Amino acid sequence: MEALSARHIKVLKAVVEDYIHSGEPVGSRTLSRSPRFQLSPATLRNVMADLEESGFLCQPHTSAGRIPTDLGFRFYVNNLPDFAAVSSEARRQVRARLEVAGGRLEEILHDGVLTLAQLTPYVGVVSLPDFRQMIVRHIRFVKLHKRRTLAVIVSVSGAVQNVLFESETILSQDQLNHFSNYLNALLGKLTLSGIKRKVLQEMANDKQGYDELFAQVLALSRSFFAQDPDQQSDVMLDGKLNLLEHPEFSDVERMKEIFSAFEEKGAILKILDGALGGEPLRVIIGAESCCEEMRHCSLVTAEYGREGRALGRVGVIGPTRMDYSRIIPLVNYIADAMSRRLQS
Amino acid sequence: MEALSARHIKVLKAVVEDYIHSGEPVGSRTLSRSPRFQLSPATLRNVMADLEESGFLCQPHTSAGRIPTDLGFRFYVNNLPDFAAVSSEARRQVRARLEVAGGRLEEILHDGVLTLAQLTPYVGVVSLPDFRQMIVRHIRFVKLHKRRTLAVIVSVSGAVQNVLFESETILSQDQLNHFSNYLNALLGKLTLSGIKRKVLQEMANDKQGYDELFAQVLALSRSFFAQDPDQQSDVMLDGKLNLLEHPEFSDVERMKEIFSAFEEKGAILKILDGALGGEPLRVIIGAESCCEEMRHCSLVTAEYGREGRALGRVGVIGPTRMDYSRIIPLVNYIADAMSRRLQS
DNA sequence: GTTAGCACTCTTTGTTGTTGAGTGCTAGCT
DNA sequence: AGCTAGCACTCAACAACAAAGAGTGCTAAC
Repeated sequence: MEALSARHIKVLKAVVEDYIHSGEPVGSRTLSRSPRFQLSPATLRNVMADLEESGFLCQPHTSAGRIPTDLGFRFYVNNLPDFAAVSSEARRQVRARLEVAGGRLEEILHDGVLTLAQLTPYVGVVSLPDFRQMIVRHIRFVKLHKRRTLAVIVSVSGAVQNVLFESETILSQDQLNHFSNYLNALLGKLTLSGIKRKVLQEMANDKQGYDELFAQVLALSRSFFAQDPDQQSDVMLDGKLNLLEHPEFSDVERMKEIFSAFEEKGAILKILDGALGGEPLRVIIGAESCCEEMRHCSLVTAEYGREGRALGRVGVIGPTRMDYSRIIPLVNYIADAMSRRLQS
Repeated sequence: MEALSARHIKVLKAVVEDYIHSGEPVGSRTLSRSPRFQLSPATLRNVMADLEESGFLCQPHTSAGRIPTDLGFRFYVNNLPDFAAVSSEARRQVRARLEVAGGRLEEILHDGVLTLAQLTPYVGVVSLPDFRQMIVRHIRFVKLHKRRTLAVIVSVSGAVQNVLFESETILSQDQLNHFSNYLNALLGKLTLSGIKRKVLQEMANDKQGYDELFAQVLALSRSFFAQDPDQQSDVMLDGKLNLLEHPEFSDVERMKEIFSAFEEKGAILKILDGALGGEPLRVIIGAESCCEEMRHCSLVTAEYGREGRALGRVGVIGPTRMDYSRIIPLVNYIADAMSRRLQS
């Protein structure tokens, strides 16, 4: 496989773009009709044969045109100089939905995927932050019944999480309030796991010198953390129906695959957050996701966060034949809007 | 349309059962081979022609066998004397999943739909109770930021709901605790709407004779209720993928319809809870749901509740060609198990 | 290096029988 | 009167086949 000449690149790009818009294998004839080539079909055929040998194109069968392979799309995306500007319609929708003040974290994320699902013919997806990695603003305890206790945890970004647990001893609501106050006073800029680590450390020290109150708070915290809020992170999807409009998914078997991947959210999450804190924008094409069921899909995702801390990723899932030049800027735009709103 | 003779009924039943198991239109020949008829195909044809005229059967096209209409299924279900016993496998699964103690409301409901989705080739569905109609055990207020306040409401059945609202004045967490205690002491067996009504009534009286505390609690409650937790009820679905296994949904168009109905949960909810407090068990066949997208689906649902109060409905959604004799007892069985677990 | 021409391949589409399941109707049997 | 055998008819499904069309690779000439 030798280096690609300028012409090879130009042809590859033309094939990819034509295929993205038509969905049909593109042949040398079609291509030569395009005004951007002054070449005959035969010449293009030679070039395309080279590109096929290098693994950028393939044929569904002899005597059909070429379609880009994952590698072909990858090359296209990596060398994509001309992103489409975010449309005014998109800006309008983002303004209406995302450039408003406040809202709980879940609402903001939901607005994000909803907007993506409406602006694109693909599935909007967002990973919820791992709650244990979020900075805690408050913890409050609510007595439910005997030792049954509810912890309400509020993060600085406005996420609220309830965790049910059993305390070691029966405590009154007043005591719980007392503990809450004490704990909240201690809270610096700590994440839930940070607090857990600290509490366990203190327990390990096992000094008898603690005042009574601190010891009790520690005991309560321990029962609380034993319960380990395993409601780890999660993903939100919206617009699954959009996919059904694409001819590549009119095959029921293929549909089943994708939808089973959607049902199994863990897999999506893994693909999404696999490299959280890595690149702000990420494009995963077809088999690159290493997820069997998603081998016909691409993901375009961007990081969103708060005060420079990445919280999760937001983006779209669609067929590998995706309009990357439009989607990439759009996903970026929406991730930015979400991050800005989280700041407020 | 005259009354059906015993033979007509017997034939209708046979057609329905055959169709439920084969999925193919059933012809007179097939039927006459069954040992339960000593009749020739010709005779059966006459009977079936009658049944078609009466609207219980229809033909996809001339020269095909007959399939039951919605009306045919309806007659079958209404006159179904022999329910299949709940299988031992089903009992085992229910024991493992539902006959355990406690759990939050959402968990219990989730376990219910999950079990249904696993035991049947259909979609498990449950309607979450309207929170406003649930009896409140606790209300606690948590100060978030300035006037931004979080109300944590716990129902007797263990559901927890967070409602964000803005208080009229800036209050300290201690004050909020105070108010919480006061309010909780007042709480009898009231639903959230009941409390709301009561609060508004008291406000209307507008006596100046209230002690300071009560007046403040009222003010807080008013801001809270102004926010009207419109997170009304909702539905949970599980096992959507199951539907894809049925030949009747291998048609992409049909699939799209159903899945768009699933996306639009409001519609499902309306069908489900349309007659809450009505029949404990309910079978809705095809077009009976009055939901265009669901005209090829049936729902079998049963009420679940706590201490005799209906909270919602649980059941399955599947093709009209559903194994009613097995599903009806199973749905009943699971609804019972859920209600029992909610008691604990 | 580029192109025209040509033979070839392979999908798609349409046509045309053929088969088989199932029907309705009629006449005859019990 | 009710049931059944027989018969002609309908229609979907299937397979075989032909024709069309798009596209290819290769070769020879420009």
